[in-house]
Amino acid sequence: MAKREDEPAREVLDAVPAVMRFIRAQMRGHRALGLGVPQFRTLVYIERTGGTSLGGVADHLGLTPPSACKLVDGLVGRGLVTRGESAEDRRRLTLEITPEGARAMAAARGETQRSLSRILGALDDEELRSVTRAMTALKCAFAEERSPANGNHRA
Amino acid sequence: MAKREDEPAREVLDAVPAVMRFIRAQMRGHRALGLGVPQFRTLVYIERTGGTSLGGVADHLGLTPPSACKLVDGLVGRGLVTRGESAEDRRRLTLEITPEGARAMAAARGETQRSLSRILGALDDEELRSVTRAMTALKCAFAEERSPANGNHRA
DNA sequence: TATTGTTATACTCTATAACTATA
DNA sequence: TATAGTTATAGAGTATAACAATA
Repeated sequence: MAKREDEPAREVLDAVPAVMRFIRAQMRGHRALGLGVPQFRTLVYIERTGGTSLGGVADHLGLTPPSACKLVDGLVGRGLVTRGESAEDRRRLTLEITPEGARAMAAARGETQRSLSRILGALDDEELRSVTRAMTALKCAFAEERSPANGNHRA
Repeated sequence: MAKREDEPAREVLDAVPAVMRFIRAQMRGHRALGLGVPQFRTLVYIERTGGTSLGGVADHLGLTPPSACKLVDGLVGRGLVTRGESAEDRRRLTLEITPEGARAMAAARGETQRSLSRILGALDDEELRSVTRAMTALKCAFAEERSPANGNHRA
């Protein structure tokens, strides 16, 4: 029994990996400090929250604590993030972005967005509007999937 | 100078990694033989072309030959693909999907599409139409990026 | 000499299991 | 005992560089 959301699902599975591969290549390849996508997202999150913990990063990215730990390790090792102790609870980390981190993040975002823009320039106005609407809707749908405690819905 | 494609580009960079993370988790996590996304795409391509070479896989996925080689290695090791020599040109491989490979591929696709459908079920009809249109447009735009010889446009 | 694929090596990303330190 | 984070280990996925075999 085909549902109205089946065709969109098929299309998503077809298109998203291709777009992702492009984003990844841009992120890694584009000059200077090649940031991976998860590194980039971690920087964005740490900057936005200012002083988040390791657990915060893990939750936000949907990672296990060891994965988040290694990810942050890499960023600290490259001087893009500082890892400090919290005063009240000495188990807890206080992660902050450094000026170089902020610079690297902005550079990576700019480069990647410019590359995406270049490609999207081939689309007509109606297609561009569809892309914006679709991305907004997908962000909502998949954001709600991670926040409410679950991790993978009804496991 | 902001162009009409800049906002869509920003949204793509925001939404696509989140969706991709979900797809990846479904692919890997869902029962039996957990296929990774690139493994899945490789199976799809090998089945579709029937007897493609390593270079064909590398081009299609946008990978370097060593990466494609390792990817195929894994699939051969798990009995999902056979690697034979070509009769005319003995440097060239002839890759074929096995029955188990076809089964694994179909299972992974079904599971993942069902999971995606479940999430997309939360969207209204207008949003679903936008998703379908957007994915079709993105597929075209990013497919043309890889085929015409380049790999990364004006490098 | 050019093309096809492979091996060696290395790095990122991710997970599970076992551990430490603090609460 | 429970929580925050780390270390150890392992495997997928990717790249570059150096190589082998074939054309």
